Order: sequence, then structure tokens, then C-alpha cells
Amino acid sequence: MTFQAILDEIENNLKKILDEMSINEIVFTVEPAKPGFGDVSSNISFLLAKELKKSPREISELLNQKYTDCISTLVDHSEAHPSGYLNFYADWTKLGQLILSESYLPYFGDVDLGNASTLVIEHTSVNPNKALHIGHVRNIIVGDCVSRILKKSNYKVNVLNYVDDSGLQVADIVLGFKHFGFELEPPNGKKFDHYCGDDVYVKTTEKYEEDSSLENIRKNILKEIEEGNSEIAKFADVVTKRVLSAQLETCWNLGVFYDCLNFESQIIRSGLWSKIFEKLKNMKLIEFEKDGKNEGCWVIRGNENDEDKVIVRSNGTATYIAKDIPYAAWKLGLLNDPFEYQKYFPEQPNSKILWETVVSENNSEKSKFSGDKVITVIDSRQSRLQKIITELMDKFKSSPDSYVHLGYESVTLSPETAKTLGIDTDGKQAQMSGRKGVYVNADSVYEILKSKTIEETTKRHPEFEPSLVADIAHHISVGTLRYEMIKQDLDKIITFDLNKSLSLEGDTSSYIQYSHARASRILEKSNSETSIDIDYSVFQEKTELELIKLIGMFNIQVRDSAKNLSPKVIARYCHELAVAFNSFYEHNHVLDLDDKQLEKARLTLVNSYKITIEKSLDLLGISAPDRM
RNA sequence: GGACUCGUAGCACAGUCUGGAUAGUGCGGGCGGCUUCGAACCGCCAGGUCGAGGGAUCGAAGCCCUCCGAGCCCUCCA
Repeated sequence: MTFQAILDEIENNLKKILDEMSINEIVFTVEPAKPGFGDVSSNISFLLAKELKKSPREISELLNQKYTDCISTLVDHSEAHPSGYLNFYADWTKLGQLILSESYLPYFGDVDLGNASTLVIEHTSVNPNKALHIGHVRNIIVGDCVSRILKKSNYKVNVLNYVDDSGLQVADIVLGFKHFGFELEPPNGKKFDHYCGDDVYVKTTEKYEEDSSLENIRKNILKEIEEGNSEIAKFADVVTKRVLSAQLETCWNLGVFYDCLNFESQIIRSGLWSKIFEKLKNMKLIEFEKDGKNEGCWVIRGNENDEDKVIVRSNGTATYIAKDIPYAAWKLGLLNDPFEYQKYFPEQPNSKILWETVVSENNSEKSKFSGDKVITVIDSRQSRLQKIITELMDKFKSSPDSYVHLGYESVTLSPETAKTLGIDTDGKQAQMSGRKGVYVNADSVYEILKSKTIEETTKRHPEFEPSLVADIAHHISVGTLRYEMIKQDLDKIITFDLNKSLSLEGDTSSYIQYSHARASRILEKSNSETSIDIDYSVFQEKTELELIKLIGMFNIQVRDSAKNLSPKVIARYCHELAVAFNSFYEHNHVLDLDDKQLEKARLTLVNSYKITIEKSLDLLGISAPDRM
């Protein structure tokens, strides 16, 4: 137990007091106190005011009196605040020992929300015709952080990346290669995904405006891709696989890994759609339109103000949303698994096996990636479509809320950054567009950050080997980018600015990483092992106790973050921890103290901080170097 | 026109789910701090009718309603 222990103790005692007073169950809060109001606060008096016909202040005083008779192990004393709050002060010798000892255990911070159930999270899912831009990065970082946090919360997490290798966007670049003479080999060794996105895709789609006959060619290419086996389909397969491989390099570089790649082409060929189609018809969830504007189509009825949604066109083909239905059902394990799985090559840098679906081949292994609960990370612009899927899945599956759309707002470009791309937005933010070539590539952002951090690190440590500097710069660059993508709420638009967003000072990853480096250096210089067998009563300084308290909040924060699918909670916690440590660092010396007991204890605290910040940063996929 | 999201300091954001004390953080601005474990840091100051109005409540940034502003979605596109 950590700080939660004192919360539980107080809650139990207060419940006993209520029992003795024969007061029926009321739901009061017992929570960490605001600064200046002790360690723990309860609103219990406000809630009793009506029933007891007394002011909250009087009730607080009464309860405070009664609390002195309770058995306390972690509470030093309580206090009735004039405002009505009942505040508690911890016995920090005992609570500190509890918290710091636990922080040294391997399972520190673990919580049990999932009860070891399986959960599927799908993220990334970028069309394989271009490189990842900064908007995609938000998706993959949110998805990756949430999956890390849920793993810590005792879910067995399967991470999926859906590859739409048979969509129009793929047809676009195939058209470019086949009809506009783009070479398959990029010029000057350009990364293949960049080449396809920056050159082939943008320049091909530009021509649609001039030449409408291209639409037909594209349609035929798309048809061939969907059917498979033709020359064009094979070519498309080669191109998309190559783009995918380049995209994965970007993801892996950012510390994002997957369990399985699902290819849309295989979902189409697996026949899953026809099974779902039958089921939808039998369950009367879709209707055939005999007249009206959707004549000849199968539609899902819109509720209230929503328009009907076409699922199957009058020519018998499935729409975009229809393709998502069997996939969603497959993720929930509602269908027999039609796929075989094989290992993707190359191996992921973290050595975790990455599987990919194949329709049917020999020597493949059977595996299953469905889950009791499914989280799909997609831009909130797709909310309406995701809502339809969610409602359908709720009807398919008996347990409600098993399919969750985790939406997030988009990343836009600041007017200044848009200008560097040659776009004048008249002082407004610019929406990114792959088709129009309005975007900032993820790889470029990483490279900019890296050269910046190499410069900063070299300035501070001219004696470091270039390889060490590069390694440090990598961790800081990845951390900075990841932190920028999750430090705010999912429903806030991120306005990306090449200068402002890549700062290394203030509320940034490098601030947090820097505090870790400070802790590491102290431990390194102390040249001794830390131990939890210390005198905990020596911690008297405000900054020491504040740091211990925050360390004890780790599991509470993980629970909050997991419950709300909100990685920002952990990001803020990391920042709070780092602030507390930096303050401790500036106000207290650790090494070479006359008081050896104190020195030993402070070293234990420093190590506890290092462990805690490493574990919480890990939930964000950020690693902290020992020197920077 | 309808749906959804947002609106808190000059700027960017926490806090809103689960109503209570003194509304927090970073950037920017002003002042101060490196002969002492690393200044990517620390300390101090200035800066707020919590978009507006109404309602329920002992009590609202938070809950309900109306309005205003911004974004985004509303293809037999994906």
C-alpha cells in the first residue's frame, strides 16, 4: 500500500464513527489535501450538515473530537478547519517508510482494473501510401501510452495496426507509378514512404482536377486491387508493403510497437463481410431501401436527427463504414477467426513478435488477437461513424460498452509553420492534408529535435563521445515529441509550431528527464548501495515530505489515468514529481553530510524518486538517460 | 439547418466526470540566485468579471437551461 493506505485508514475510521452515530451510509470523499491543508481532507461534514442540522464547522469539530478515539497507525492528528473540512496530518515516519519501501518493489504502481481480462487496442492505421505526419503521431502516441497504462492496470493488451492496403489512396499512388512515370526507386535515397507521400501522391492527385478521365482509371485500379491476383494488385501489394515497412521504422523509432498487423485486403478476401451482412439482415439492423434517394441500397436507420447511412451501395459494393463492421466484430471475438498468422519481418527492435494476418498459407501458426473489450483510437472527426459501429457492437455483444471509440482532436499547424510550407493562412491555423501536401513529417520533426538536442548536449558536455551524445539526443527527442502529444487533454486541438512545440524548457519532457539525470548523478557519486533499512524520522524538510507524498501517489494516478483512458494524467504526474524533486534538490544537499543517517536516508529517497519517475515515464514510452 | 467538441491570465493549458477551503502549471514580462551533489534548474513579483445570462443548491469554473463565439462532422468518398 502507498498513500492509499492512509486514505483507507481514515475512510474506515470515519465509517465507524458514522456507525456509532447511527447515521445511514453517505458517500463522502477522503482525498489528498490541497497544499496548506494537511495531507488528507474529507468533505464529510458538508454532507452531514442537513441531516444533523448543524453547520459543517460544528460537525467537523465533533468528528475531530471523536476521531481521537479511533485507532490510528498512519494519522498523526486531525484538525477541524473553520471552512468545514476535516483535515488529517500523516505520521510521516510511518507513512514514509510504507511508501519508500513499496517503491523499491517490482510491482510498484500496479493496479488491478482489468482482472487479467483481454483488451484490444487499435491505433496508427495510417493509409500505406505516405509517411506519417505530426497528426498521425498524436494517434500512435495516444494509443501507445494508453496501452502501456492499461497493461499496468492488469489488462492483457493486444495492440493492432490496421493497414488499409486496398483503399483509394493506394490506388492513387499506383496510378502515379503506372501512368505518370514515377520510378519505383526514390531519387537520392529518399525514404520510400516520404517519396510516395510527398511526390507520387500529391502530384498524382493534383492531376485529377485537370483530367477527369483519371477517375475511371483509378476506379479500375481499385477494383483490381480488391480482387487480387492481377498484375496491378501484385504491384500495389509490393508498394504498400514497402511503405508500411518505412512507416513502421518511424513508429519503432518512437518506441511504439504492435502485436498484429491486420490487412484490409485480407478482411475483404476472408469473407467476413458476407457473414456480418447476413447477421445484420437477420437481426434487422439494416434495411433495404425500395425508393427515395437511397433506392436500391442497404442502410442503417439514423436515429432522431441523423441521416440514414448507406452500408451497401445500389451496385452491391460495401461502403467504407461497412468494411469496418466485420473488423470491429472480429476484434471483439464475435466471429470465427478466418485468419492465419505469420511473423512479420524484420523483427521489432524490442524483440517482441509482430504477427501479420495472411489468408491461408502453410507453415503458419494460429493465434488470436481478439479481446473482451476493444478500444479504437481514431480522430474525433470520425465520431459519427464510430458511434454507428459502437451501437451495432452493443447490439451484437451482451456486455455493454465493450467497444470504445477513443477520439482525440486533430493536430493543426500554426500560421507561422504553415508559412514555412509556403501556405498563407491569413493568421489562422491550418488543417493538415496529405492529399494537398500540407503537413509536417514525423521523421523531419524527429530530425530537427535530434540535431537541436545534440547541439545542447555537446555544449554542456564537449567531452562526450558522439555516439553517447546521439543516444542521449535520441531519448530526449523521442521524449519531447511524445510528451507534446499527450500532455494536454484529448479534446484539445494541438497547434503544432516548429519553434514553440519543440522547446526543451519548462513543462517538457527534457525538464523531467533532467531531474532524473540529477538523481542518477547523485547516486552514481555516492558510490554506495541504497537501502530501505533507514531511519525514516529524519525526513523533516517540507520538500522531502512533499516528494515522498507524491511518490506515494503513483498507483492512484495510474488508476485514474486507466479508468479515464487519459494518458495526460500520467504526464502531469511526471511533471509534478519532477517539480518536487527539483525543489528538493535545490533546498537539500545529499552527499557528504555530517549527519550520515540523514545522508543515507536522502540517498534512499533519491533512488526512490529515480525508480518512480522511470516507471511513470515508461508509461508514456519515455526513457530517461542517466546523463544529458 | 442538425450532431458533436471546445471557450479559464498577453499566449498555451490543468482543474469540470465525482459541486465545498486560497482557481493551478508552463511560455512570455519584471527582480534575484552558479568558488558547494549538473542553471535543460531554483526563488520572488506582476497578471483572472473561469465566454454571457438565467436556474436548482446553504455553496458553482464545475450541475440544468438559453444565448454568443470557435472548430469539426453531416457523400451510394475513404
